Amino acid sequence: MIDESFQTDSKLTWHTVLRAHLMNTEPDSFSDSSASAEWAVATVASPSPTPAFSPLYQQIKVLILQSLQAGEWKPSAAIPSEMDLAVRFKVSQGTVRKAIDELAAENLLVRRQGKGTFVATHAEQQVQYRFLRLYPDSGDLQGEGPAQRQIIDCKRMRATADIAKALAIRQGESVLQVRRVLSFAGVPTILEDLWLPGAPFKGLTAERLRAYLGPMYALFETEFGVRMVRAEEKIRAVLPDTEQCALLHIHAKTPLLSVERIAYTYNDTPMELRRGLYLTDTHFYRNVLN
Amino acid sequence: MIDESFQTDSKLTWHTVLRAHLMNTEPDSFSDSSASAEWAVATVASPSPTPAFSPLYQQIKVLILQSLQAGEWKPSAAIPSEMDLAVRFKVSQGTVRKAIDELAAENLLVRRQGKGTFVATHAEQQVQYRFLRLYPDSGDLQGEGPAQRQIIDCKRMRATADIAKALAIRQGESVLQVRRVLSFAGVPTILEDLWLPGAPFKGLTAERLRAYLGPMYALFETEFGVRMVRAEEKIRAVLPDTEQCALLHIHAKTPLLSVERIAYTYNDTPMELRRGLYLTDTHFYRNVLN
DNA sequence: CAGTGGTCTAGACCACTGG
DNA sequence: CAGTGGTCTAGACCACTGC
Repeated sequence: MIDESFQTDSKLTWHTVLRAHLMNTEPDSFSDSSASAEWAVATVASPSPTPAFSPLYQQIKVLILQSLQAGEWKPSAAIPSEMDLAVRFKVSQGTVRKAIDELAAENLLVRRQGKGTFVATHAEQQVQYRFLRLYPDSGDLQGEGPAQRQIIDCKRMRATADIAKALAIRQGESVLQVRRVLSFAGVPTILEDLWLPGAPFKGLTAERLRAYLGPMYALFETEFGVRMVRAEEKIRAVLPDTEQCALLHIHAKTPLLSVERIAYTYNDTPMELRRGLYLTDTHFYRNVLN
Repeated sequence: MIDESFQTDSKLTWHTVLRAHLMNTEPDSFSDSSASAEWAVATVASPSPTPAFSPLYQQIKVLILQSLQAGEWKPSAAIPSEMDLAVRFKVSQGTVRKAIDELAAENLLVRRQGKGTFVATHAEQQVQYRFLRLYPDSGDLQGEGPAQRQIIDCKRMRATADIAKALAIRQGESVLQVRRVLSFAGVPTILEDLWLPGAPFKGLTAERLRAYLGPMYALFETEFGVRMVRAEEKIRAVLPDTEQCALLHIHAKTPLLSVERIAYTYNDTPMELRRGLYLTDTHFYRNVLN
């Protein structure tokens, strides 16, 4: 009997958000029979085909993620201490710790011993461009200095089929297109077009892009509340067309790296499609494989 | 006094391989004064400028790494259970666990719940080529079928300056050069040259390469005891020369991805330099950014 | 069923930061 | 010095595998 009640409670772990597990908990925390009844209803109401046991720390992780997404803690600000969160979620510090560990591994949070845990941000970062994998042959990132940015264009348009697919929106919906050139030591090196869904980026203009110092993703964060969290790139070798030749000051026989990036916010929601052309005669794209 | 002895012992943590920390340990484990004297000598003998406190689980990690490197546990074999290792290293299971966690995150070990922890291998892996980031446009990895491999050449030569530098050997030392072509669905897609240090790969011939089914890195593992653990790639866009055109069945205006890879074994020792040319009209190089 | 990895807790102490 | 994250332990129980 007792064993069976254990079973029942245990199975509820992944239904009720928290505290439906037993472990070293006193039995009296389950003395409220009405609560038990409620859970039973919930269980019947959602007959998951695959129970898919989810450990407590994963549930905590989701809760923290929701707070991040809801803007409860702003980028670069500190989140509550592990102890505070443990009290808030009614779990042990170790469980909160494991949840935060994973979020830190995904670069959503940054831990600083003795100081606290902070919301990661594209601004105030040591590396100017977190997602840019292009490095100078010299290897001297500093000696090259910061990139010169030139906004060529910023206009509203309707999503073509491929853009709509990449951004998970409907074809014909309004999107923003930006074209710019990045130069290193005065040499035009990157030409990129990027497309943003119109709604979240309402009010973005070439002027605001030009006025903003720092990475574009930092502007997205501070001005539009959109945090890019992850990205995927497809890379090819291509030859430029005449317009691209003019913008990059190269001739038509110069092979270029074509880098198509889709950047995602929370919940794997795509929020940017970027198509870049990289000149690789003095730079290279670097990747590490584990 | 007591406080000071604590200090002393604590500082030794990173000198003595294990058990120099206190925590919940009984004081009697330090009753052997001769051992203490030995430690003191060790401390004087190696006056590290930066003490660089190293936690226990990092030391365990190094020990496990050494066992892997020494071949105590072969690829695809199970290592001892967490409890066994905890007893062996005289630490708690949790500490062993954290060490293994990191090694698993680095793809050196593979955990399988209910079965054990296993030494990672390039053979018997779901993905044929662990370090290859080229995918077909169709996205259908299976539909494409396995790659056809054609060994063009396998010869001994002397390391040029750049090859020597990449392999961390001296210029003029003996290296093995292999050239091969990979085809997908009958279409030549990858042309690669690779250079291996002569000593560890003594006896490698074109015949053995041709005879071996499965990834080349798996052959390196089973036949030469060299396990590639990590790699770095530098990617550029280039145009082929006439010889490359012939081997890949393309014309001279076809831009190609130039992928230079250095693969490392344990201890960040480079063991392979590979220069590949990828045809990207029906395939793309994929990268994920976090 | 025993053995393995996986989760969770509670409590102690260490290392680091800043007032 | 208090507060934060980081390490370590001991012990309990859960989920999964295979005999």
